Amino acid sequence: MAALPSLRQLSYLVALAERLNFTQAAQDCFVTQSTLSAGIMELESILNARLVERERHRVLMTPLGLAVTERARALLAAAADLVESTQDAAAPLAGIVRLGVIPTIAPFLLPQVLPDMRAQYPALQFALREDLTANLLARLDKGQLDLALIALPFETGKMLVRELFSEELWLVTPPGEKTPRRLDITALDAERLLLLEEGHCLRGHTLTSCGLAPKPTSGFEATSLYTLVQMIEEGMGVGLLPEMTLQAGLLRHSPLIARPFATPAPRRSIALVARPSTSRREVFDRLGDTIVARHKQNQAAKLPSVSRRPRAKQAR
Amino acid sequence: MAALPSLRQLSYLVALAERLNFTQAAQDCFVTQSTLSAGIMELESILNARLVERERHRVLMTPLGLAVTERARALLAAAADLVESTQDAAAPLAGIVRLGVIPTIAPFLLPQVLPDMRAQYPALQFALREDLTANLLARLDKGQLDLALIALPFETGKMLVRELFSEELWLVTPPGEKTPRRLDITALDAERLLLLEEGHCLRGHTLTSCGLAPKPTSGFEATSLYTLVQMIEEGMGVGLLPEMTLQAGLLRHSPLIARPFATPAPRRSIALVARPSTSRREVFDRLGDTIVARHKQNQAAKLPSVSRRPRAKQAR
DNA sequence: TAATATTAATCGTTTTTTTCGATTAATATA
DNA sequence: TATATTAATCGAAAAAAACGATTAATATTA
Repeated sequence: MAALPSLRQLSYLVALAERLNFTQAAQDCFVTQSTLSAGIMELESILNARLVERERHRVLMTPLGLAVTERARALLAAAADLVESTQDAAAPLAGIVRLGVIPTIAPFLLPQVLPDMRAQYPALQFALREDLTANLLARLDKGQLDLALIALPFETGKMLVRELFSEELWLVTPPGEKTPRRLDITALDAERLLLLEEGHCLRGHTLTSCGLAPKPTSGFEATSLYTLVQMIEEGMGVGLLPEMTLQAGLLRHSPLIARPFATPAPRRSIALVARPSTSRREVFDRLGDTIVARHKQNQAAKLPSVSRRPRAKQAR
Repeated sequence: MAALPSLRQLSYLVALAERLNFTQAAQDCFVTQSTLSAGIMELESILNARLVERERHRVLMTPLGLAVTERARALLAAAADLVESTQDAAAPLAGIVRLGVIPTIAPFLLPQVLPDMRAQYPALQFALREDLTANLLARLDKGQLDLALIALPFETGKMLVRELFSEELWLVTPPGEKTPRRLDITALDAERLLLLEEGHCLRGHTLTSCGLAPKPTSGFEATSLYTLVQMIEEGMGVGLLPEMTLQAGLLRHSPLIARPFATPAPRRSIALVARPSTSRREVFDRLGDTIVARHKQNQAAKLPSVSRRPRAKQAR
């Protein structure tokens, strides 16, 4: 294979074509005349072509030299543009971030958090993927995602994990349901407990909270929290819903009743995950900060003057 | 201004993106791992961006790294293409040659010579310019032409000149014109001599042949040999025409008579001119050879068995 | 669990490349 | 005729690139 010319040599040629004078072109390139002269000669040797006609007191570009100069200009411009646009895109809080979020978080947290992020870091764009935790972690590991927003506990291996906040799971029942004044998670009727289908971490969290072992598919499972709510409305049983879903209005148009459990209430943690070697460390930190800040605002807005346990009936 | 990355560094990145392994990528590039590693690091430093995520036993390209890799590939391909296409175009007998020809040669010689050249050097293309000698030489000097085909004598300065052949100027008269058996150039009636307008070298050659000094414009001059012929047909006088124009059939459909002069006959030389530093030296030589060869063929075809002076009446 | 293998970074040295500075030869200009 | 200008040349110096050995961390294997 023939050797490639260097960009430096090409820049020498461009300078020479502009000045038609080795000495002046060399000055433009901040090198000596002998350096530029040698560079042009090597370029001609690499291209195996005469690019300039040298007369003793004059330099002419050959037609081929002019053509090469044009292409050299284009190459140099492309290289410069590569540098510039890369530097722009490499700003720590700019460009596209591929964020994965589990289905029991995405619809309830993102509508709040993404506008916050957009306001703070307008150069940042999020490419979203909604999927089960295991799939998100696999994609994260393969480098197909930059960040993932999941619920703990979950085995995260060697990932970089930041636990952002934890939230309670509340009991959601049909309106007429008779429940004790003091709701105890351990006293829950496991038979009537409705679950998400397998793979959703909330299914596992719910089972663990009730002291139950992982269950195989029963065939009567919800594919999302929306269908879970509908199943409860149908009277098929009761369910546990994370606080954030209630705050986000999951029961807004529903007659269902949501009540917190007595301490110790079942909880799940919300965590942001990335590879330890991620190139998006700044976004990892900022997004975490933003989610935490939003969560605190939400907590503060939750009628701080009223002691809500165990009298609270429904979120907001 | 930010420094540009080198093509070498970009090729390292491309190799790394293909292998996702520094050691193997280095082998592909025929350098050691440490060299490639340093190259990638310097590239990242120049671009001020993380291009790869390094894990201890795995390498991942960042999204930006992939984007840069794509553009690096394009840049490298463009550079390689520049080399290749330049090498092709730089073949000594290929590409476009800008050839200038004076008007008293072009229509008579080129129809023969250009097909010859095309047959011998099909990769060669001629961009033709028909103009007066002085203009051609000026353009040649400025590098706007590669070669020029002119008639001597003419002051050519420091140009590279190859005299190809010389030819006689014949007397052209109306059919009834009474002329001596032995045509002597010195005996020509200067009053009746028709000329091309100023600037045409043939005007000067004609005047010199007749021992006349350069004349200012009379107002009754031909703008081309075609109009000169027409003026002679009109009975306005007589003219001197180069052999090649007669051989090319300038008088084919004309009743005019062309006769050679007695020795020493008036002549002009046909010459090929280029800058001494021309990048088209090979074409200069080949085109000269081809014109000479064609001229010899034409001479040989001129009824070699018949002694033609002074009995010859008209060319062919 | 320990031993081995793999991998990229690091660092000092060597090699190669680039650049410089001075000179030369040729030519234009004064 | 003398001076100035110009690009090539050449040896020396400087800079850059590449190497090779080592290290540290982490998989993989025994």
